[in-house]
Amino acid sequence: MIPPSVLRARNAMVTRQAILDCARVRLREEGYDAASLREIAACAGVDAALVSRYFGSKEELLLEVLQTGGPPMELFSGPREGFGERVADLLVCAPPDDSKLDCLIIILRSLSSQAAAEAIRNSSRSNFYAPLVEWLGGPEAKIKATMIAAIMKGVTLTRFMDEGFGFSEAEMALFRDRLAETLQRVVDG
Amino acid sequence: MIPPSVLRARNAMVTRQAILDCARVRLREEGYDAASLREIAACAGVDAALVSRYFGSKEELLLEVLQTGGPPMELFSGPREGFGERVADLLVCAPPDDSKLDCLIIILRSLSSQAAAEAIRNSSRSNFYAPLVEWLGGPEAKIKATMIAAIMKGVTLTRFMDEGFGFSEAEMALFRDRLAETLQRVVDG
DNA sequence: GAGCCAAGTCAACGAGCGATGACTTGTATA
DNA sequence: TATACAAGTCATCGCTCGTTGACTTGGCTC
Repeated sequence: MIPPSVLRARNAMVTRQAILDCARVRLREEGYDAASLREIAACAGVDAALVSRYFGSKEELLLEVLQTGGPPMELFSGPREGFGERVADLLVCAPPDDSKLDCLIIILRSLSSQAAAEAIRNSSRSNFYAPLVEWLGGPEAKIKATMIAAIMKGVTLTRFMDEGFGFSEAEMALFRDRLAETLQRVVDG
Repeated sequence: MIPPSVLRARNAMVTRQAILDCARVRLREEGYDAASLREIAACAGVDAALVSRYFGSKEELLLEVLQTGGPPMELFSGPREGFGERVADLLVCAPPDDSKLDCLIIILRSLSSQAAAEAIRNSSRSNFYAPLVEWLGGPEAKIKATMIAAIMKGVTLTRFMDEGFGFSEAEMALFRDRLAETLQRVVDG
């Protein structure tokens, strides 16, 4: 698109970060298979060969995006009361490009990719499931964590794959409240 | 793989159905983008060109699979009591290749495909959301249907993308019960 | 048994993909 | 200012995909 020299000096670190940022956006919007290296490179204003050079392979690029673009960990560290509210608010009301959602959306949009399957599974496990189990604690932690993660995935999937819920503002608020209640009930047992 | 003449006479209707069956399996296992026409054709014992010939295009093949392979409609027609139990039992305990899950799994595995996006959205809407809204009725039908559909998708996604829940038999039963309660509470408001 | 027409195959197309290695360009240092 | 080396580009490889049109094959009819 635009020659990189116009936008930035020849600085490997800066360019690398630009590629990483573009990769996160493209992966979030299109998923692993559909987001091509050429497209990511064009978005960052470099040649596709440079992406392979810096990150080794497309899969390693994905891994780095998933590692650096952290998930909403703070959700799983606060007090138990208000958990449902916090999560529901993020999933339903946060702006679509909120970086806290990046990791989750990339995972959902890349589900069908065989090439990325292992990376996606690992990220899902280490970024969501494991911290959630630890935060919950108790005998039914695994069951509760699975339920909460499933609901979070399902709601996010509905929001971003169907391009919004198709709700009025009032319905949106009501849905958020119902979701908050449902999640909180799972947490509280 | 195997020349079709060995398996069946030259019968267009039979061959067509064989392709349709194989397409359903491959689409369920791999999603729209990853399931190639060559692979589907090989599974049915014919040449890939025949698939294009019979169905026009890959997308039309998907449409026919989604239309003929019905979703678990009966879930949305029974009495309200026991709804949670019925759904939870299907999603958690049904064998992985239960045809009642085909449509849902194909949708989930094809989410990231741009080519199939519209077909997937339409199928999701007409096969799940719309009948669910109608079955629920009442003022909060849309909110409830969205919540239930989201939970169903999330649980199915967790089960089939992560290759099972990773539960013991006891945990599985407990998870099914908790899921049934959660769903029933949404239905009952 | 001959011939016709549908059923099915085969070869090839154009496009897009990730990756590679040789090449060019800019910049910091001497 | 000359030069060395990193930063970035370019051409190209091999592969797979969906689709197309010309071809071959087999079964039913007369």
